[in-house]
Amino acid sequence: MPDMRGAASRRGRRTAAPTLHDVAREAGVSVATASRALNGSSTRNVKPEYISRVLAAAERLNYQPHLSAQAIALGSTPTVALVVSDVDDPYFSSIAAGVIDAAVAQRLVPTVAIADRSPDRELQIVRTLRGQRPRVIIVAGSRIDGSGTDAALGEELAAYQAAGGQVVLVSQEGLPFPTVAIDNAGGARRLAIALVERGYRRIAVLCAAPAIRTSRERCDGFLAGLVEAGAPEPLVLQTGFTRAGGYDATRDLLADRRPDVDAVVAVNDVMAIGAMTAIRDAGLNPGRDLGVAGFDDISWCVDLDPALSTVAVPLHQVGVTAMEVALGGDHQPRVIPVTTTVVLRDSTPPR
Amino acid sequence: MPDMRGAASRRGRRTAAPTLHDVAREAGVSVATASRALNGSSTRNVKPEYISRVLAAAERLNYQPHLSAQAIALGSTPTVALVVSDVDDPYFSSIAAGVIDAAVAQRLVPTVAIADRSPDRELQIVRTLRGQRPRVIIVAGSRIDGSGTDAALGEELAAYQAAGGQVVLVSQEGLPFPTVAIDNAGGARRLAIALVERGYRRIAVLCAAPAIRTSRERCDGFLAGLVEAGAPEPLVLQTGFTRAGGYDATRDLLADRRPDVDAVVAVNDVMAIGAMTAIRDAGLNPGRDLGVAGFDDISWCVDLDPALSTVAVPLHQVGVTAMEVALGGDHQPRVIPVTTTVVLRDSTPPR
DNA sequence: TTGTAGGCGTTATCAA
DNA sequence: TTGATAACGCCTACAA
Repeated sequence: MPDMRGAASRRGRRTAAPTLHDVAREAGVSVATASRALNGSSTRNVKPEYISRVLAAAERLNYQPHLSAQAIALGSTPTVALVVSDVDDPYFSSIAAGVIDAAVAQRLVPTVAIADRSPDRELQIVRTLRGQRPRVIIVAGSRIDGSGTDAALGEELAAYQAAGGQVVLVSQEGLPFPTVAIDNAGGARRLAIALVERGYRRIAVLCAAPAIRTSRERCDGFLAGLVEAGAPEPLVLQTGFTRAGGYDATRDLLADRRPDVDAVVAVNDVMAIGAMTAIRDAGLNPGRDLGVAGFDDISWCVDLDPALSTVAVPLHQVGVTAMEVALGGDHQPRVIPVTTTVVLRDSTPPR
Repeated sequence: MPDMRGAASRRGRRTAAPTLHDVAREAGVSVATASRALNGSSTRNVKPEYISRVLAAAERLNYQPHLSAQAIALGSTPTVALVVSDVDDPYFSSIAAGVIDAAVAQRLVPTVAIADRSPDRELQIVRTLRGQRPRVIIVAGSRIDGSGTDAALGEELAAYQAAGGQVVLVSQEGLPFPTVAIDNAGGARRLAIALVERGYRRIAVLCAAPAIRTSRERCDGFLAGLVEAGAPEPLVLQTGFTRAGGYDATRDLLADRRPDVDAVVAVNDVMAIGAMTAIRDAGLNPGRDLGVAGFDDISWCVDLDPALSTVAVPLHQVGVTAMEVALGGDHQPRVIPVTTTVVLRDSTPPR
């Protein structure tokens, strides 16, 4: 009785992808031999002629091993799951690019999920992600305190880790996992000092809700730097963590025609970009009339006019580092610091 | 003899994720019943009490079904594979965001691969992607003519499609698959006419290598529009399809101090942004001294000073459309057109 | 060196 | 309605 297994014979026509059975039959060997011939591991114990026969058969059939089947046989998927808040934001897309590059370099398949800046969504994503049994889960959302999902998220990640997965967090200390921590506070502090040195005194700080960790750290760091530099208390404005937030807050600020502000500092670059546009829309000149600074050093900073002063964060490198930490295999909760650098450009000329 | 199956009992300790067996045992039912209770499909034929018992057990064990196992049992993965050239480019990240949003809305798992603007890499990616057995493969790279990989890519995709997969291409007509085609030529043509109407005559066009389809279409369309509007032949400069390309070409152009140019038009926005910066670095004033226009209408356009004139492409929508086409299930090669709109801003004031 | 057979976690079929 | 059990495609002891 002929072997009726394999995709080609099984179903009616040329449908369904060829399986290892098909390749084996085509090559005239057993599945075991075919398997050995294909995945280099124990290749050396296979007769060379068979190897080439199997390879030729695979080539002829255009065979590709079924990753899910391999995953289930081997017990894990060569997959890296990345959770970001928003791919369309340069902050996250740069980190994502770093993670993806590093993952691909390790022959891992990167998967991207977007939490849309919602902790609930993030939790839900991590939950379903566990079903994929990825080797690594990297969460690069913006941790939000007091959202009530933190404990649940921690539990979910702990369960995943207990099952052998690797968890790495980006910039959201507080959960007991390896965390790539961007030096937000330090960078902001140094920026404050640098601005005071350039003569700025009456500063408006644009930050997001204090529950957003990244924003709070940057804001607090900046205030501390101001104190340290002996500058007067700044005006702190709370708004959205987006370009629109920066625009709106600045527009409102300028509508008041407050004369007592000589610079607007935002907790990230996209907010600062919004602020610059608002300043222009108010008939003022960013840089000349009002200093502007941001945080992140996204690539557009140098293309703005004036070029945006900011605190450089090696975003791509952060992504790469996260992957390296994940692949390091150490589950111990710890903080991997990433340093930041003040970059003063024309948006904050000496005053 | 007790049932020794299930992850918890199988391996030594609390390692390994709980399996359906564990849940079934915990709930005191068979795997079959547990399976039925968990995936709503034939839920109605399961005794309500069992359903709740299974659900409770799953909850208690923090169970997540193994997607690969489901994939292999069901014969397909709830996965969408997206191939882009570069996530860190707003053009692609916006399309990616659209695809991802639409995929998630259909409870599909999006996967992103980056071809890094290399046709070879793109081919290799599609090859390995087939191993994932995704339901859909969307290729949104920049098709490059004459790269020699086109035929191979077509074959690979055809094999995938023959095995039941759905292929959708974005903006790279020529391969026999459903293609979401951005109206590059038309938009560029209308932009040319609009610029001539505003008084521009001596235009420098910044385009990429003609092999890059998108660039060529936009360039050709623009030239056609110029002819149609009766404008003199433009100066066509070939450079990289990136911000750096736009910067370099414009810097070189201006180094020649060519007086006979009143506008620089680039085949995409990031190149135009580079051009604006180069114009400034040359001591000139973009908009006032030299008109500048791009293509795509990425979100930063309005934050530049002057705001960048461009041709709007509904990038996010392109991604969503690609997913819709894929889910439509029609394998017939065809073109799904996406219209583009000229948006004139301050970078091209009437002259 | 090769092949046989059992297992991976799930779903679906078929009796009971 | 429920429970064995056979797939699904692959890998890997173990035996030949």
